[in-house]
Amino acid sequence: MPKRAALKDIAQKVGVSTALVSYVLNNQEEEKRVGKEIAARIRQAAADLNYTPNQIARSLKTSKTHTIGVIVADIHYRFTSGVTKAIEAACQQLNYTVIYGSSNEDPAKFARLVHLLVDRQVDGLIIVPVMDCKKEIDYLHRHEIPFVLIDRIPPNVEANIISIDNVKAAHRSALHLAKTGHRRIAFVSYQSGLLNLAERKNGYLAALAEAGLSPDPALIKEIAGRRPADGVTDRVTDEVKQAIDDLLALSPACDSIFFATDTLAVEGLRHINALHIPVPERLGIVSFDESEAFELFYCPITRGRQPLADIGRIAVDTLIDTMHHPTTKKKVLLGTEFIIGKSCGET
Amino acid sequence: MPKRAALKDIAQKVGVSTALVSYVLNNQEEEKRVGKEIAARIRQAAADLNYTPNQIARSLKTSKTHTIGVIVADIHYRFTSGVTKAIEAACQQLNYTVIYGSSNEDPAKFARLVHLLVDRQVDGLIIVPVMDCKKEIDYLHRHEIPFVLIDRIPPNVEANIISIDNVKAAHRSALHLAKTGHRRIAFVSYQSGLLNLAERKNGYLAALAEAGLSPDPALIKEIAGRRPADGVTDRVTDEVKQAIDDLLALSPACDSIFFATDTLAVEGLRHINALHIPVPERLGIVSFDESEAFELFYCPITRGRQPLADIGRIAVDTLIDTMHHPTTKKKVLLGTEFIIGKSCGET
DNA sequence: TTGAAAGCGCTAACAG
DNA sequence: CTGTTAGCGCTTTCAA
Repeated sequence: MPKRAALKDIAQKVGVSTALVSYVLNNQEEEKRVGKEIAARIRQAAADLNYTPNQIARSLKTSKTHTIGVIVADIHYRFTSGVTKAIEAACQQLNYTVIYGSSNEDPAKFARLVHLLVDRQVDGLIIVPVMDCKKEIDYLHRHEIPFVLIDRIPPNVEANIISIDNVKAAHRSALHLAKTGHRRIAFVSYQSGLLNLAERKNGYLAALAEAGLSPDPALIKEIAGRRPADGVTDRVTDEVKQAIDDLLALSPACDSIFFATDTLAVEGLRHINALHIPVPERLGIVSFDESEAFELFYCPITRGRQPLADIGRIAVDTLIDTMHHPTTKKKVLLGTEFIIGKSCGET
Repeated sequence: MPKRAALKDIAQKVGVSTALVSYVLNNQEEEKRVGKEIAARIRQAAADLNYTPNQIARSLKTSKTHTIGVIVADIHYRFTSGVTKAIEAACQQLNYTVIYGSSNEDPAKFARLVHLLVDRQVDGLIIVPVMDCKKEIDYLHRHEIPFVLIDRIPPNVEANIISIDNVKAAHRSALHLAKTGHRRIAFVSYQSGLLNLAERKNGYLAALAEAGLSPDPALIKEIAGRRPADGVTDRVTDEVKQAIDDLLALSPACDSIFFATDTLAVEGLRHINALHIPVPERLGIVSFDESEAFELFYCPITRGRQPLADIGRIAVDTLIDTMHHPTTKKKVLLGTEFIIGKSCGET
């Protein structure tokens, strides 16, 4: 096939300079007062030659790529697919291209991604932070690259953050268990340096207090390490099993579990199923987030749902805003929906 | 922060020309016989200045972006996350960046994405085709842009294709139902112009024949239209419900269902659950692909599993190969794993 | 061994 | 209103 047409070719064909062509094709004919008739001829020639601008040349000149980078934790999370879908939709409208990368919860991979994307000169970043990412956050600040963090709140950083109100959501979940008659409510979470899970624990504790239940350290299980990459889920799986076994052996008996994340709930329910523990009769269950499995479980799981589409959309809005006003520092906390299933013995 | 260092800055600092710097930093010092000592000084200066090459300038010059485009159908499919994870891993090793886009099964969006990615000058494409994508495929051929199709096989196209052996996999699934004592085996699929589902139907029919069962058109349900974008799943959901109601009303009774895709199975099981139809006692179930829900269902679903990681990895290999040998036309059919659960009354 | 210089395709300041 | 021109940062040919 013939080489791609360039501005020069159009200019030649019409018999004008490349400058005029550039003006017209960038719709600056008004400001630059390009002749009406010539503008039309330029457009015609562009169409004839099937012209499409060379984005790379344009980027080199303007040092804008019209591309944003997105770093997610793991593409298998429901959170990821929900949010990225919204990000993609929003960016398409704004004519931005998106480049993704997954950290797989690995700080080293995360750091590599940040540098890769900055190297590719993305105009901005939407990031799900991992643990120990302070260095990269600082790097972005130093280089004045606009970014917004979503989902998780790392300690001690100043940044645009879009997240949910974890305290409130967790409070609602735990309180629901109390209201459905549960007294020995367990909390199963990950150990983590990120604030989200700490906030969820706070919400849980607040709900206990409000319901007049006293907290019991034995009811709080914090799994070490996040679900590791691909297939190597065994360690977490084993720890979840152990945690549930421990809880079931407690006396006075644990009568319900609040899972702090969907992945933990899925792992946990698998084990609970294998043990033939009836839900909700023997064990009430509440989870965070969504999973296809929650609805198909013999007893639909009651859960708090994050507004994933909103998070994605607002993240893009905020990023674009920051790109224009670099000093913006927004912290948006969104509300969650509470989906009542039957896993707490609801009537 | 200070402006980014460029080749020129290094050249200036060391007191040589940019050409030398370029050679050294691209490890061509051997061929270009650059002086050892000077090479060392150049590297040192590069490190001092924190030099990172400007990929955009490089791309403009070489017209290679070291980027590949991936067009998936829907990020919510298990297929998508499984395959993209492998693609990303493979590309990272090869130092390629990946740009994703979702067609959401919409031919118009698909076409837009192809052009967007070509505009961005990706070096190659990995594509999950949608219906009616012949025009874009031709476009890629005409422009000599390397690409490989995965998952689905559009009719009448010449291209690199990585897929599974659908006939064989479906045959195995349906035969399993026959072997576990089912005689009235239904096949629930989508209507589609793509060959995959046609092949799955062929496999199903072949299994019936092998088991001495006569095919019954009433047992074959083909849902119109794929699951549409975001939330608007109602039409498909309704049709699946209707299909299952119809099957259950049949006489002689339908005793089992083979779902041609995981999404259909999830929809179907939801309805079967709501109707309190016991699996496998009243209805044996086999599905294709994976879902978190299949393991958590009270009765683990027997299913064929696609080698998602292999598909992704081989797609990248094939693409790279094609980029070097544009005439390559590979058609790779991979085998599937068959996971035996309890949903067919297995003992 | 090294350097000078010509672009890749586009934008935008400046000059007519 | 329209044209000229100087780069953006890099690769690579050609000459020294």
